[in-house]
Amino acid sequence: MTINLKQLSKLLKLSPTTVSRALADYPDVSAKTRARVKQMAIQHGYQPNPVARRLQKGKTETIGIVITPEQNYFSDTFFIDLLSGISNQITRAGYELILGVASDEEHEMQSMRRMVEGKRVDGMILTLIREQDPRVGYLLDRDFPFVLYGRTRETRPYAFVDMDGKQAFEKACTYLAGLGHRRIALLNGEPGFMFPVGCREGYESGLFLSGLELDPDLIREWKHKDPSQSSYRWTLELFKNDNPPTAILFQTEAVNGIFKALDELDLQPGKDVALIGYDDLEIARIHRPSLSVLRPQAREAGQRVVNILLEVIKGEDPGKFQEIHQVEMVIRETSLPPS
Amino acid sequence: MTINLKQLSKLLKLSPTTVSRALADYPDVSAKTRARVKQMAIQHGYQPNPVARRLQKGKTETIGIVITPEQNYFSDTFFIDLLSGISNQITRAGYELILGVASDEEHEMQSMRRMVEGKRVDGMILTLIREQDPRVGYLLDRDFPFVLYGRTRETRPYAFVDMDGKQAFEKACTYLAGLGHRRIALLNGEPGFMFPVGCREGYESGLFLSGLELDPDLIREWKHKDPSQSSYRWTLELFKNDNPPTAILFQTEAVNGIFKALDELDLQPGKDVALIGYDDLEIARIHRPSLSVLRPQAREAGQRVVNILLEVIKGEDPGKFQEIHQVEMVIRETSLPPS
DNA sequence: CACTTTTCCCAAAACGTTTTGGAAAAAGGA
DNA sequence: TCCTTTTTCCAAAACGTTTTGGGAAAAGTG
Repeated sequence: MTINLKQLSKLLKLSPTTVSRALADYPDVSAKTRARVKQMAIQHGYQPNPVARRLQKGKTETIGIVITPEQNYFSDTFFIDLLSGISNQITRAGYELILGVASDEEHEMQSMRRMVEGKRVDGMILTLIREQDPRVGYLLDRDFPFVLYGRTRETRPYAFVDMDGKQAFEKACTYLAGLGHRRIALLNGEPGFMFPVGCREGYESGLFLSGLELDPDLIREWKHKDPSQSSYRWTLELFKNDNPPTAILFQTEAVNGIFKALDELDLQPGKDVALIGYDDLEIARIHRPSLSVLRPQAREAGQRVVNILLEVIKGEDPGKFQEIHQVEMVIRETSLPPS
Repeated sequence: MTINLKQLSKLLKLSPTTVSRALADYPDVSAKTRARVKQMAIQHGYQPNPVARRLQKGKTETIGIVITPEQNYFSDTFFIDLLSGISNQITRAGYELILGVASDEEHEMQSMRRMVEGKRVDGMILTLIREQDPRVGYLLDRDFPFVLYGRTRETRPYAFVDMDGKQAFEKACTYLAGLGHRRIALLNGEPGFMFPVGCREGYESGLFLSGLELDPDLIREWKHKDPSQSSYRWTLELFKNDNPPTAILFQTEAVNGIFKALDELDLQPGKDVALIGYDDLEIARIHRPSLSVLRPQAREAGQRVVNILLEVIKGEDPGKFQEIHQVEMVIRETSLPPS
């Protein structure tokens, strides 16, 4: 069951060296013995002990990620798709994914340091990036391989995969304007994080391209810790406006609060107020009317993050890997012209 | 930064042996040198290379878990609490948690086999257990350490931590009966999995204790792949009954569909139909009226799972560790007497 | 003082790989 | 045939720990 290299080589009457090299397809072992070795290896279910290999190679063949459930980000199916893409690609490369779960920013850093300074990983994947993110500086300072899912404000070059939130919100905004909407609100993510920045840029650019004025009263921000509650309150607030919005752009995460507020205001989603959410969560598809959304391809992004990280670990220049992925718009039932 | 044992021992003018033993608090090193060693170790930020340690110790100091997002289980904040408890306890023990993400049952098994047969972990944690679960047989057959969160139909002894779903549903059922409800429905989880079994037992026992008849028409099962949609349909179905229920017991995961169906039927949750859900998700607290729930202590359970697994890895008899945790009932606004 | 016990330390082996640096055997070239 | 090149294999070292099995010095005992 748990045969090792020495035993296998004894069985084959070969040296461990040759067996190792045969399995690794080195050219200095004859085709015949290579075949014989491989056959025997399969027959006995030999798999090199990863721990021994790691010690010799000086690599952990492991990459780390830290999640912070408190941020209410983890329960997002979007994140799970991302994680799924990450995990599969890591497995394909023969690597391992180790997971840290941190309750807050401090523990997040602590968990990461344990991985990095404890030589437990070859590289880190960072998500839910803040505008000023100490993790990025930390990793850059010690020249440790990492890839961001997202971006941050940092002048030194680093590798990232990001969604084009700007372009997405611009698209959604011009689409709504094209339908005739003139009062388009933005219920944006929490300041401090990076992703709402792009959303806002796209929103503003969309307004501009459509010849609409920016009205600060139509912009509000919900809280990560409590998306439903805060979006509920802010939606009510938006409609206290003398000249209320006829459409709202937002992150789908906040949809429950919006629906609830609209319900209380006796406004029908889609009919009285057009809605486009960012992220295609289950609720978006299930709800009647179904929610029009901007749909990031999270799985693909996850796979790219891993492939890039593996390159960076190999020694490639991180600055070469800066990808911004397009976001698809899915028109469903909540994006009609104003009534 | 990345000093190793040999370098540290050279600095101290001691042998690596002594340094290693000093750091591990062996009694055969004098208090004075021990202190000196520790001080120097801290000063230079020495941490033993975990890979080398693992090779020597013959242990990976790693435990594995495989999640299947398709089961729509992962997005549950309950599961995240569980994972959080697991992760923290693992870290405390100096172990690592490696994560597999599998798209279906087959990949789930495949991912686990990679960890076990590839000698990548010392033990496995299993969740979302099925009545007949091939994973359990597999691990028992090769005597590999594991702990279930949940239970399965298996006669050989194994370690598990489970929630007392039976007692919870019994409690909820008798509570509702005590309020005067006579027609209590059960919208249960998907057959094949183990947790709905306990829920049903508790439901039946609760009815019996309250002197109520079991009516098969009041029992329905939603699907994992699509909790909202299926629970929506089954709720509508329940109320086509000549003698419809005045209360529903269910897993909170299915709440969206239920709320939607009740809304369509012009029934007010809490007022016209009493509701008690199993699991305290965000939506349960946020919703108005807020949802009465049965609340499993997922974090604590996760910690216990890890502690037990560490014992089993040490060689303790798994049969000794079979824990059933009580579930708390939280009465909020949806559990009133029938109107 | 001579002997035993205790205290404190260490050299060497081991964990299971991969890599380095040959070396023997076979093949090719004159 | 003899020399060179190619092919095929391997012994030994290395990765960084921990454990094994002492051994020397110090302390206790009579």
